[in-house]
Amino acid sequence: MSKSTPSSIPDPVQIGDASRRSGVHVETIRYYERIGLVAPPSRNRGGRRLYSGADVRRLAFIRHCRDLGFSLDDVRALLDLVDGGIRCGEVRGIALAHRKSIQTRIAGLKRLDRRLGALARQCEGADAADCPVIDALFDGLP
Amino acid sequence: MSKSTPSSIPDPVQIGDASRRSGVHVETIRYYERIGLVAPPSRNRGGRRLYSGADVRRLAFIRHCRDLGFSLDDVRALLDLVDGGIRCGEVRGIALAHRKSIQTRIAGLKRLDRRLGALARQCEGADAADCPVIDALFDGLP
DNA sequence: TTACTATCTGTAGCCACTACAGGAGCAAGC
DNA sequence: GCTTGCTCCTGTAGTGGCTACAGATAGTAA
Repeated sequence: MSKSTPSSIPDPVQIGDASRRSGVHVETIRYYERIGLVAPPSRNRGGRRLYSGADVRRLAFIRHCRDLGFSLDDVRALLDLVDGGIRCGEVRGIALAHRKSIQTRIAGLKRLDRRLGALARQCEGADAADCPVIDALFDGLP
Repeated sequence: MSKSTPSSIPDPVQIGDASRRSGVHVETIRYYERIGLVAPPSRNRGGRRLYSGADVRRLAFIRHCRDLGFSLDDVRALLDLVDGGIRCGEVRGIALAHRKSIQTRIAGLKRLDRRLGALARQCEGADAADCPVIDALFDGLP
């Protein structure tokens, strides 16, 4: 919007700009570089990191993966596919496996919720020293 | 079973027995001691930890709390209530707050699940190089 | 005595960041 | 040129809740 050049991204940006554009925190970008999830970018004369439009897009990709709950290992696999030639079936496999693990977690949390609900219902009105919730926690029921 | 004493728990047990009886791993018991969640137990002449029946019950209490997903901070608060006089209302408050946070997590995971489902549906049958899932991850939709 | 198990201490690793300390680059204003 | 103030740099340590390991010691049975 501020330039007359067709692209809206001034190509090499420093880390702060890359962070704002991609939605990945500055420290997190450096962390991703440290663990090898993104390649070390070029630097200017002063030693500051310079990110191309493609770099920023890659960071945004990672961000969107993380928003969907993918692990960094999953992200790594997806980036490998992006770089080495996308095979839609493999992408689908990663996504479905992830979805399954989320569904498993939902089921586990729902079980917990039901157990907690049952616990809380036991102490309706009671404000005595004898607490059924504490008793249940000692005895491990059910 | 091995003794003729009426109680089934031979009172001071070493950490391995305490672990088996409470369901808390040996290393975890030592960890709880290190962070001050349980008090340092007595020791025998050789320097080995000795746990009373009450200690073991306390460990089982912690285990049951963890099974229900309570944080160690919550467990600490519950143990404080156990020690300082149980007020059922406070116990209920901790349990309900925990339940609420679980419900929030369930809602978040369900949103993720729906988004992943929508993503996966986009690549029905497609095994081409152009993968709608990857595209969506780059673009951050929806 | 030897072998074996259980336990001891202390430290490092897991995930995915986040936070800080102490220093340096860089542009604008005086 | 100098200062101010912002951004950035590196390196390290902390988060939760364990888990795993190394190397030493205790205790028991053959």
